[in-house]
Amino acid sequence: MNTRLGSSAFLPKERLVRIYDIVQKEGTARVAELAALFGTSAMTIRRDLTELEAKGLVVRTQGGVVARDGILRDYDVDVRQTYNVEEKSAIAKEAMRFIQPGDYVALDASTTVVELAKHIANLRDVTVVTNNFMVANILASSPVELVFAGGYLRREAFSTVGPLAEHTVMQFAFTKVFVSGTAVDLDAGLMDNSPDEVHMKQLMLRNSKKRYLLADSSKIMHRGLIKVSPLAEFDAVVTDSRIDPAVELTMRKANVPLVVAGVRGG
Amino acid sequence: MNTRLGSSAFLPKERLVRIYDIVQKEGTARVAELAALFGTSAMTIRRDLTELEAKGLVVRTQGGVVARDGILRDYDVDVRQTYNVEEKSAIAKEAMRFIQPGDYVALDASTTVVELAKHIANLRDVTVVTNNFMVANILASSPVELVFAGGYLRREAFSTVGPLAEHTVMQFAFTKVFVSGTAVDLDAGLMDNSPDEVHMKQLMLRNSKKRYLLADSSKIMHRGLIKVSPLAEFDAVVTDSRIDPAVELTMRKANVPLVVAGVRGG
DNA sequence: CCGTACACGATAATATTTGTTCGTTTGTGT
DNA sequence: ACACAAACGAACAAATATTATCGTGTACGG
Repeated sequence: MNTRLGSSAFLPKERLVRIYDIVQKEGTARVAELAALFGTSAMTIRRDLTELEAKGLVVRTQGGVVARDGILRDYDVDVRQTYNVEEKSAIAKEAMRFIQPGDYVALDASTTVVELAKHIANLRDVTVVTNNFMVANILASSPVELVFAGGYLRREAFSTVGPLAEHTVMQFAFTKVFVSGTAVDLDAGLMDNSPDEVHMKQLMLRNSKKRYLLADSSKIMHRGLIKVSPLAEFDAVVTDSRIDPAVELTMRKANVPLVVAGVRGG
Repeated sequence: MNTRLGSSAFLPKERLVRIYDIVQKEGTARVAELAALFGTSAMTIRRDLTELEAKGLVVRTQGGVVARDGILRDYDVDVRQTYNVEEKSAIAKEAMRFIQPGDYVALDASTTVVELAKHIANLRDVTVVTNNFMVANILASSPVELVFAGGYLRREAFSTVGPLAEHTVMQFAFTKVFVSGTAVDLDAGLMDNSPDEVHMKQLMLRNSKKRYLLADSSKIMHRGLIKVSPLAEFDAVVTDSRIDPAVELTMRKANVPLVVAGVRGG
């Protein structure tokens, strides 16, 4: 074997920086691949990766590294988030077809749009404005241009509300907005229980060209405390296939632009 | 002092400029290659590189240098995060005595204030305003009233900047502000490398009754790119016990309100 | 002409980086 | 649950880089 000790084609720090680059870009990197790329032994790469991990830049795994996940620690899993995850995921997947490159997207403080954010994280050339900390967390480690609407922290939903958050939202002319809420009723429309959140949602809706409602079937035909917006205002209402067929028919007859997403991703 | 405009073919430090150009263009440069290129010994090149590094133009590594721009700058920021943790923790502990119930506290986007936030999380009846995502994360699960200054996400420091963030900060009359930066110099004061962050820090300082600088000893007597604020503006400058005694004396003579925190939990 | 200052080169001691070996840990398939 | 293979990390050895120190030559001012 050719044992070139002490010198290699790359400077030590140069290698570190380039590995970091690769991980940032690709999401992951393998020890064997990096060793081949830089023409070093696997041991050298391992030492590099250990160093990068010590600095908190990457997360070590068996065989390689992955990019460090979002900037925020894992939130206490919200109760709502554990319910109907499959449905919300299907809805998010379906809703992705409404997003195109160049869009300015507003995302509200609902748990459903968190699922949507996971998909948006893979896009490029999209700007997202949100008051949702969990969405910000997901998109912080993505190529998406992100604007966070600051304001008072509302711990119930890990979101920011109040005049400052509203001021931020009012600066933008969105092309698309995705909102959810606690209940959807044919007469009352979208409803929610937090006055602050309602105001934010309304501002987002008012400033957007296209409006999309994401509502899993468990919310439909229930009532909440405060009206957000009538269903007629939305360009699409995305729900899941567990929706009661009778309810679905009623809504279609009322000209609600319903889109039903299959729970089994399709 | 060096007034030798003699008749030699090159100015005394022509080499330095040429080396810097190469590094800027190539990203890296090796000692051996440079020695061959200029027809000098490796020793001479090393002296040149040491000089360039002292000026903050390049980063030295075994075998050569790498450029200081782009990737490496972010890399350095992240490196700082894990270095001097003990010092930063001691500084944060010491700084806690400046915070009283009822305070409106501004925290900037430095890593040092993250340590401070960990302590603040145990307080009640304190309002915190910050553009630092990591601070927001820590305080989200605390009884502290939290306002997050929204705006464009700056991924290098996990912070928000820009007009929106600035607008938020300007709404408040803080009682205390805690900031840090990349370097602290007796003449130039606090310095940083990001224009956006500098602006945020300055707004926070301007809108606060009391101002505190948190700077671990590794930052003192170094220089950065942009001036944030002279040291005379601060009500206290908290550093750690690893500060050079001579430097400490110099600063005290210059009437800098220095507070030295013991690294071993005081 | 001489002494000082300065840049440069040379050498030896020291530090850093890297590859290899080998026992241990981790992940995976049966 | 078990065995097997891949990956890992500690320890050592080898190659190179760096630092400290000294000596040389040249330019400059008196």
